Amino acid sequence: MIVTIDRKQQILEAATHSFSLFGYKATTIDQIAKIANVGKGTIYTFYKNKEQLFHQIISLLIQEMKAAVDAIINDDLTFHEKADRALFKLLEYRTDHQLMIKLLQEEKELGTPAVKEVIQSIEQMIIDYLKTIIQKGIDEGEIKPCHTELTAFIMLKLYVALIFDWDEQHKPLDKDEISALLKLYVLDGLTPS
Amino acid sequence: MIVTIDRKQQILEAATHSFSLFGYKATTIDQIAKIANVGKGTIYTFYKNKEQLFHQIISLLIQEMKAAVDAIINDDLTFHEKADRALFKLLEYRTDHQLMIKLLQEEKELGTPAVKEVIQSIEQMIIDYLKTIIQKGIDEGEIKPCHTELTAFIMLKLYVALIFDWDEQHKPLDKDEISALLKLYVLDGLTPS
DNA sequence: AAAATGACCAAATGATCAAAATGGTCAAAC
DNA sequence: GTTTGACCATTTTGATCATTTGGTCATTTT
Repeated sequence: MIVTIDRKQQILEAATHSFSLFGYKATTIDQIAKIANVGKGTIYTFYKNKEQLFHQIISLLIQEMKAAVDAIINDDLTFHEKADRALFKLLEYRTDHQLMIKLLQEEKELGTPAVKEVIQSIEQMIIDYLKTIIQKGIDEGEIKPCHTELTAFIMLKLYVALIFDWDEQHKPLDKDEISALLKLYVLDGLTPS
Repeated sequence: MIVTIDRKQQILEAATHSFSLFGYKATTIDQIAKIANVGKGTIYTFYKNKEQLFHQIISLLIQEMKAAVDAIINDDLTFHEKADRALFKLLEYRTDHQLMIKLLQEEKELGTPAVKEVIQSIEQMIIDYLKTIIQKGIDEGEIKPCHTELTAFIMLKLYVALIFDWDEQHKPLDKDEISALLKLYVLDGLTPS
């Protein structure tokens, strides 16, 4: 029994390692089996196929991401602080997390369907997380009532644009500038008081 | 002389037609020459190469787009009305203008460098146009002083997200809803009054 | 003389298809 | 009951060859 759990863990680690290094498509089951020191057939006793194994890994990544945000947020913070911290931490994975980096690259360059799907599910997790923050903000009277999913969607797009797209043509913005821009555009608005 | 001008015009029309139908890469100079009823060499007496001809066509498109916005905007309108109308008209090209549609598709599917470049230049035109509207808004005291390029960039990203990305997972938003969202998020802000 | 042309060329692209690699299976080994 | 790797059908790769392409320029047309 101990051995079984260990084997599963070995496979998971080997697959994560290989996906991080070569991406989804370029990682072969043989490769994973070899790295995990396990027969190829063994992998199929734990996972129906390559895609299920992939989904399991992403599911763990999503859990980890949520936990990472939970660790730096609490309900004493203002709406603005919570939203800013959550977005920053979650988007940080795009620049710092090897697997995430590789998957984004693969989506752009190869368009692998399984990868597109998985990235979509990660984005949805981010939106769902933001939705809870937004709903609390509404309940506390910190922000106006609004369509939570739509607001979450816009905030995510805004941060992605500021962190990743703006840099393509301009000098990068730092954390504090981006945080201030969220406040300026989404919270306060451009209308003079 | 009349003949020369006519020839140039024929080439331009033939090329525009072919680019609109097949995209940049899949359009051949032979094809353009044939449609224009012109020898292949003739094209090269007017344009240095395929890319210059392409640039000329895009330059005309950009002129046309600016004129289209000029026609529906005047300085009596509020900042919000001007920004909304300009963004809508300019982004309408993405759904209604055959050449624009084909180029966006080619960029996504083939990533043709010349096409990327050209799309970038169209986006920059949009941002430049918005910048003038924003600057006027600041001068008139309609909106707070702000970084005009950055504000234009954000407004463009917001509209693109609302018009094109939101639909992928949700029921499309109509013109008025999008206009109201620009007001809510960027002008008024979410902070309760 | 000036403008227009299309045969021509080097380079890029596409088609072909045999060999290699891949995801997944399953009878045998443990 | 687990684990395994030889095995299979299918997909992917890459070497090779044929076609097409952007661009030139000597010749023809006006």
